[in-house]
Amino acid sequence: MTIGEAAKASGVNAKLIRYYESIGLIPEAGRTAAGYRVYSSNEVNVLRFVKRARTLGFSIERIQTLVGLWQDRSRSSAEVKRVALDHVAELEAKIAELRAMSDTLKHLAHACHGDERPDCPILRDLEEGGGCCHGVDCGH
Amino acid sequence: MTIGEAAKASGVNAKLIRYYESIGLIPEAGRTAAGYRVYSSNEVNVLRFVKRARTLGFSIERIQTLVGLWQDRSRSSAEVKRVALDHVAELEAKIAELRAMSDTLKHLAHACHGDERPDCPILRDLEEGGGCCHGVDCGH
DNA sequence: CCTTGACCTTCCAGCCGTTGGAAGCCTTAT
DNA sequence: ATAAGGCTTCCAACGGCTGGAAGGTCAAGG
Repeated sequence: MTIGEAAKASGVNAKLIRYYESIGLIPEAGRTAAGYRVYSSNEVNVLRFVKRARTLGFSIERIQTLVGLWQDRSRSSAEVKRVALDHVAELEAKIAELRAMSDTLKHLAHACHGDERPDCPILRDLEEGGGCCHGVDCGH
Repeated sequence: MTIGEAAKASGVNAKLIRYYESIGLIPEAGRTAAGYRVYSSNEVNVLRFVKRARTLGFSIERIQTLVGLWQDRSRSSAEVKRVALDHVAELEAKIAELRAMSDTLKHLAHACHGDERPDCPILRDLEEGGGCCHGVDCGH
C-alpha cells in the first residue's frame, strides 16, 4: 500500500500522514527500494484511530497517549477514561467561554436597531469595555 | 506615554501592541528622538477597544472592520450588527461542534467501567470509527 | 524507446494570535 | 561610572495543518 492508498483507506490526507510521522505520532513507515512509504492494514487502522480521535477533538499529545493505551493490552480502562474526561473538561471549559461570548453578543445585537443610524450599543460596549449591563442605563 | 505605560493603561501586552502595529491593526505609533513609541490616550482607547473585541472572540480581521466602523461617524448600525451576527453564527457553529464532541465522549466515558480491566468502550469507539450507537449491540 | 501524467519524495513557508528569547540601545538613579 | 530597567528589532515556537516548489519513480500509450 502506498501513502496515497493508505490515505484513501484511512481518510487521512497523505500530507497529514507524513506530518504525523514527522512529529512521531505514528511510527516511521517502511520503504520500497525507491524510497516510497509502504503501509499495511495495521498502520491504516492506527491512522483511522487517530482520525477518529481528532474528530472528537483530542490533541495530538493526548492521541499519542491513547494510541499507547490502545496498543497496551495490560492497560486499565481507568487510564483511558481519565484521558477522555480530562478532554471533556477542556471541551466544556471552551464551550462555556464561547457560550459567554455568544450570549453577550446576541444580547448586544438584540439591543442594536440595525438600521441606517450610526448609534450602536455593540460599539458602545466595545468602547466602554463591556460595563453596559452592570449599570442601570442599558435599557433592557 | 511609552509602550509599557500604554500596555498598563489598555491591558494589552507591550509585545502584542507591537504585533498589532506590525500587522496594521493599529496605525504606526509616533516616536521619540530615540525611537521609542509614543502613545496618547486616544491610541490607548483603540487598544482597549481591540482588547474587548478579542475578549468577545472577534478575529483580527473583523476587529479591523469594527474599528473602521467605530471611527466612521457615518456608519450604519446595520453594518456593525451584521459583523457581530456573523461572528455569533461562527461561535454557535463552533459551540455545536464542541458540544457534539463532548456529548459523545461523555456518553462513552459513562459506559466505561473505569477500573483496572483493559476492556474500554472509548477505545472501541476510536477503533471502529464511532459506529457504536448506530447499531444495536451498544448496550445503552 | 520515449513521453506523458500521476504519483511519490523532501524541504520550506504560511495560516492564527500570541509569547518567548536574544542582542543591543536609551534613560534614570545611585 | 555603572547597574537596572525599559525600549528597540528580529527570529522562533506553539498546534495542526495546508500549500507549493523542485525533483525522483512508475505505468500506460505512441
